[in-house]
Amino acid sequence: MVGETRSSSPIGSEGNLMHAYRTHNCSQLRSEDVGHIVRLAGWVYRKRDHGNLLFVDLRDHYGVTQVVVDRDSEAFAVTEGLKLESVIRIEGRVTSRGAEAVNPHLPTGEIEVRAVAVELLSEAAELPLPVFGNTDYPEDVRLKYRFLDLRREKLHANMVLRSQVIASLRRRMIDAGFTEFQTPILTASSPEGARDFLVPSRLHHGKFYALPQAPQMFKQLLMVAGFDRYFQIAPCFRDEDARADRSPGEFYQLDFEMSFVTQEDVFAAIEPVLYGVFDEFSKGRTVTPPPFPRIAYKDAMLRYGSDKPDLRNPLEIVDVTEVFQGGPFAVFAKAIESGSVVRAIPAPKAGTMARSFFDSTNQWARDEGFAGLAYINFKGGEGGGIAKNLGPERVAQLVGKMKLGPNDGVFFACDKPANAAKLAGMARTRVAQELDLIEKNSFRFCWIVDFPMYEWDELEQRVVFSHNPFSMPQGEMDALLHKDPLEILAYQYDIVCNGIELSSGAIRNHKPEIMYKAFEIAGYDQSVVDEKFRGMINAFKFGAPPHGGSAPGVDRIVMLLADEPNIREVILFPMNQKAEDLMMGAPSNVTEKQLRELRIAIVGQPKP
RNA sequence: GGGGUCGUAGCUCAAUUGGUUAGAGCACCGGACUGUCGAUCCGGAGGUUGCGGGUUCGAGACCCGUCGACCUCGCCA
Repeated sequence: MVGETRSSSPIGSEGNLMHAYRTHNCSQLRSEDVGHIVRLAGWVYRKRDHGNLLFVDLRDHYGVTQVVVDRDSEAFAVTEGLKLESVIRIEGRVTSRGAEAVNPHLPTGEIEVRAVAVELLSEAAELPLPVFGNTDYPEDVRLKYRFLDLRREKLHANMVLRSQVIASLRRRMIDAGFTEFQTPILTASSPEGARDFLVPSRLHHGKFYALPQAPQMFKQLLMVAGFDRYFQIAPCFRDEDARADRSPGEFYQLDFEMSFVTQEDVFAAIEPVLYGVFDEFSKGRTVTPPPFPRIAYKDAMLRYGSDKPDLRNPLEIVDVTEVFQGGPFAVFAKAIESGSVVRAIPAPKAGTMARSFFDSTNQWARDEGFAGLAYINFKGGEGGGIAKNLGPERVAQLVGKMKLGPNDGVFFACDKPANAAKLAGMARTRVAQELDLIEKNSFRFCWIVDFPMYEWDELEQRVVFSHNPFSMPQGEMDALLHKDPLEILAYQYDIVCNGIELSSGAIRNHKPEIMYKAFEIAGYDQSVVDEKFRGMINAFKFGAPPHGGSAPGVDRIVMLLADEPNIREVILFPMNQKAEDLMMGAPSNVTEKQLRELRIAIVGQPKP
């Protein structure tokens, strides 16, 4: 078990005892080594005490080797007193295990080392967190003793996987002609997007640096500087609240940008990289081969009720507004008159399931804050639920439109378009989970394309950028001048895998006059653009190539490959949900002297 | 900031649903055992049931408050 996921040894196998701590690592010895005197070092993983015979499972990064000490050995006394997770060095002879004593679960299971000397290098206190076994432990204990947690098999393997994935991404990007550059960490705050992490300036009273939310403007400047294809495993910082798939504070992206490209060129460049790295670490899971399906944002919202659809889920939502429009089912017919739509979620072969399945799904929708989910359950072609209210003609129309089988079920979400899509999307996921329809052991990629450039902000009652303000609007200046802003699409795209948004990207707006116009529509005048995006807008006045790129999230890629539901499982030293590092004690107070130098005063009474 | 779940030994969990002295496994300490690999067997120590208040003859359980963790909404161009 241990050792299989870990890389092989860097240590020579000559068996000489020149090295102070070890001649071999703990995953290295085999039957061929029987008879050699060896030296090993590592942690006491398990100890089995038979009174006159002791077994120690000695563990290091590479694996586990069984060490045996019997009563006659001078090493017996010290070994007997060893505590778990203490660090020891042992010296002894490699011996063959008897046929009945071979451990087939261990790469080193055919041998063991009979210790003649055991030295305690570092004693371990009683553990707050057992290293052996696969039990789950509370997050706060795990984070506080992260170094112990990282010794554990699963987490240790995850971090090795992470390193291998990053190495693979780097190699594939370089092979594809990209050049890696480092962009600044201390930079300027930007008005759009997430909340910035600010860093006070000592030399400039009252001014602040910001940590980059992404190297967005720098990578575009690299294109203006003529580097053609850039990438970076880029640290990004956003002061937003955490989620299971969103680390608070900081995360990494495979940030890349390309010159003289269309949207399709960007897709063609990154698809083989993502396919390649997912295939490399798939462990038998299937991966969507390039080209990945392209789905327009509008279609995604209609068919999947989400702009990050999980294509492992075979269910598709159908708009059935016309089936209900002006019909006898008054609740829906009335709602449609005032602008609602009806979206139907099929539940294949669920018609014969207990009524509780339908009722509990309806109750779930209500608990989620929606009006509820109406349903029809077909049994041998006979419709229950709201079928009677709807009448046979319209039911037949529905069956035809959705190609429903004689024992299928179907749910209906009726609401204003945005809410109906959201509920239908959530119901699609829930129904597929309940019916166990979600494909296993696969990575299903797609592109979501044609995002709207702008959207209407109800709260502020104005047009705002819906995603990235630096995207090129489809139709360029002509569209900005002549179309309804809410109808304008952008050359903007997301990569989605198994319902997880891996990245967003865009063909950028590289023309100053279009940039000014685009910002004007969102309510920023030229001076704001000049001030806030000075570096970039200025550069665009001196010959900017058409360019575009994207930035897949590295943590999320590793999460998918490691099959971990929580992003902290693939990060070495993550912060907790409140953005605290429990091990290092961050954030922390600073000295008065530090604050004085920065001319910063703490206002109000901070919590102790 | 809102909502949800949870909080019992160092760790994982239990406590017949309000009833005697809060139990078990792992870890720890002591003892037995020469072939285990989650070793086994015997014994020991370990608890302000997160904290504060309330209801009750009686609270780990019920109520109120509070603290903390996680999940989630808002937020994340």
